[in-house]
Amino acid sequence: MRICAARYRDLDVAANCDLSSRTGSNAARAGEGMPEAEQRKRRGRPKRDEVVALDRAQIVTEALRLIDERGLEAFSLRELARALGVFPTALYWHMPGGRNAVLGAVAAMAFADAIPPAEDAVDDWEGWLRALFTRYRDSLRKHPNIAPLLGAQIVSNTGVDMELVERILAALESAGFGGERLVDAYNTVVAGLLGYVTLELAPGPAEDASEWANAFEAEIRGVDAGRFPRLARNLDALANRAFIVRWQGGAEKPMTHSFDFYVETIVAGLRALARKPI
Amino acid sequence: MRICAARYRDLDVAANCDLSSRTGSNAARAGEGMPEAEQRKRRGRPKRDEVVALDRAQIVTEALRLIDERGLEAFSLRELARALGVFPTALYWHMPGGRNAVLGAVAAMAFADAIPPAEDAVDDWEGWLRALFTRYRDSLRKHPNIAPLLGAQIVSNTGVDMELVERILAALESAGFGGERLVDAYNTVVAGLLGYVTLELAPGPAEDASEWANAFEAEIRGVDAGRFPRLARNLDALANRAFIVRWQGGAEKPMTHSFDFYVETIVAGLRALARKPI
DNA sequence: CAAATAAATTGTACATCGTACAATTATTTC
DNA sequence: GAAATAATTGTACGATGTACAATTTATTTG
Repeated sequence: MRICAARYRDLDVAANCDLSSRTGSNAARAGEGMPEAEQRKRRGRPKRDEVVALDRAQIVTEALRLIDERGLEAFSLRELARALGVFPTALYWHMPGGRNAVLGAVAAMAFADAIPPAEDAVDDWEGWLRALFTRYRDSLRKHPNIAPLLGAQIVSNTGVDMELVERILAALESAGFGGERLVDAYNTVVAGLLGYVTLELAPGPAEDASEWANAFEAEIRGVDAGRFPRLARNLDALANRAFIVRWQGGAEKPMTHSFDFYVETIVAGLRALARKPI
Repeated sequence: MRICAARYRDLDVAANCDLSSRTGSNAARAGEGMPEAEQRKRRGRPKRDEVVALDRAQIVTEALRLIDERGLEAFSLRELARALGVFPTALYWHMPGGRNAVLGAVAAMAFADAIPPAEDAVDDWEGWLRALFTRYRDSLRKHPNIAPLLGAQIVSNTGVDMELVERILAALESAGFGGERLVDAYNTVVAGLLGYVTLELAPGPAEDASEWANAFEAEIRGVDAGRFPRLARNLDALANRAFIVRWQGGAEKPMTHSFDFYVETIVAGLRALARKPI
C-alpha cells in the first residue's frame, strides 16, 4: 500500500497543456516555439471572433503538411491537434471517423489535385494518357510520403471523383475499346497509373537510413557473379536505379527515365490490344 | 490524496499473465481458450526439453497466421507474443528490429514463395513472364492482408533474393533488351508485377464494412448520367468490377479477367518496344 | 425575447501499444 | 568449475486512438 500524490494517473493532461494561441487568423503555422499557454482557453464553444473556427479543410491541410514534414509513420492525431492548438478530441467533431477519416481525406485531396483539368475532346487518346500518367506522378512527387495511402489503402475512397473515371473511359473508347474490353482496359490504366509511382516512392526502413543503405550497397556491389551473371554484368546500370537493387527511395532518387519507358509500354500494349479482336 | 491498492500502475502486468503453456511441441495453435496459467513459468532461460525453443521461423509463421486471421492493421507484437505464449520482450531476442523486423520477415517469406522455381533456360520469354505474373498473384491471394507490405513498404527488402532479379533480366535479354533499355524494361516488369495485385487486394475501410459498402453502392448506382454519360452507360459492366467504382476488395471479389488483360498489355507493350530502336 | 436545441470545444479516462532495460536462469565454452 | 553467452521473465514508461462527460456559445423556434 502506498500513498499516491496525483489524483489522475493519466499523463495526457500534462501533454495537452502546450496549446498555442490560434486566435485571429491561422497561427498554427507558428509551429514549435509555443508561447506556453499565452492566453488560457475557456471551455465550451469559442466566441465567433476569438478564433478562426477550425474546420475540415484546415485540419486536412495541416495533416498533409505534417505528413510531408515528418512522414506517414510518425503521423498522429495528437500531434495534429497540437499543431492546430486544439485538444485531440476536438478533431472528432469535424472528422467523425477519427484517424482513418483524416487520412482518407488527405488522400482524396491529393488525388483530386492529380487529375488533369477539364479540357474535354480527347482526340489524341495516347497523348492524353501520357499526360495523365506524368501529371499524376508529378503531383505525388510533391507529397511522396502519402504514396502508400493512395497506392495500397482505401482505393475505393470516399468521394473520389467520378470525373477521372469518366475521362479514362472517354480516352479508351476513342481508342476503340467497348463492352467487356473497356472494363479490362480501364482497370489496366488505373493499375498502371498507381502502380509504378507507389513503388517508386515506397518508404525505406524508417530508422538508421544511411547505415542500412551503406550495408545494402556493399551487399549489392559484391554480388556473386557466378550465381547472378546478368546482374553482375549490368551492375553499374542497375545499382540504385532499379527496383529491388536500390538503396534510396524515389523521393531522393527519381526513376524518371524508366517511368517514361513504362508509360510507353502500357500505351503500346493498349494500342496493340485495341486492334486485336479477341 | 488517495490510497492506492496496486503497487504498479502498469496494466501490462495483468495483460501478460495470460500465458498459455507452449510446453512440448507447439501448443501455440491452441489459441483463445487459455487454461489460465496452467503451469507457472520460471524466470530465465528455459530448460532444453521443457519448451519448443522459440525461434525466428516460428515467430514469422505465427505472425503471418495472425495477419491472415485478423488483418494487418490489427497486428501487434503483444498479441503475437500472447499467441506464442511468451512475453512480448522475448521477441526482441530473436528479432532485434522489433515490429518492423517481424513485418519485413513476413514480407520476405511471402515474396520468396511467390517467385517461380528454378527452371532455367527461358526460351519463351513471353510465357515465362505470364507465368511469373500469375504465380505472384496466386501466391499473394492466399495472404491478401499482407499485400500493402509488399506493394508499398520496404520494397528494397532485407534479403530479397537476387534470384528473381537475375531471372527477369534473363527473360528480358532473351527478348532483345540490353544496356539502358534493359534497366527500363526491368523496372517496368517489377512495377507491373506488384502494381495490379497491390491495388486489387488493397483493404477497404476497416470497420462497418457492409454499411459503407451499401452506401457506396447506392451512390454508384445513382450516378448522374448527364455529367458522366460513359460511366452511366457501362455501369453494369463496371460496378464492383472496376477499380474506383467497386465496394469489395479483391480478396472477396477477384478481378481475374482484367488481370489477364493487364498482363497481355504489358507483354504486348514490351514486345513492341523490343523492336523499336529508340 | 425566452427557451430549447445545436455547435464546438475543453477536459477525463482508459486500454493498448512498442520497446528500453534489468533480473534471472540454463547451456556452452575454456 | 568458472566465465561467457543464450534465452527468457519481469518492470517501467511514454505515446496513441478514442469513448464520454462537461461546458460554453450560437442559432432556431415558440
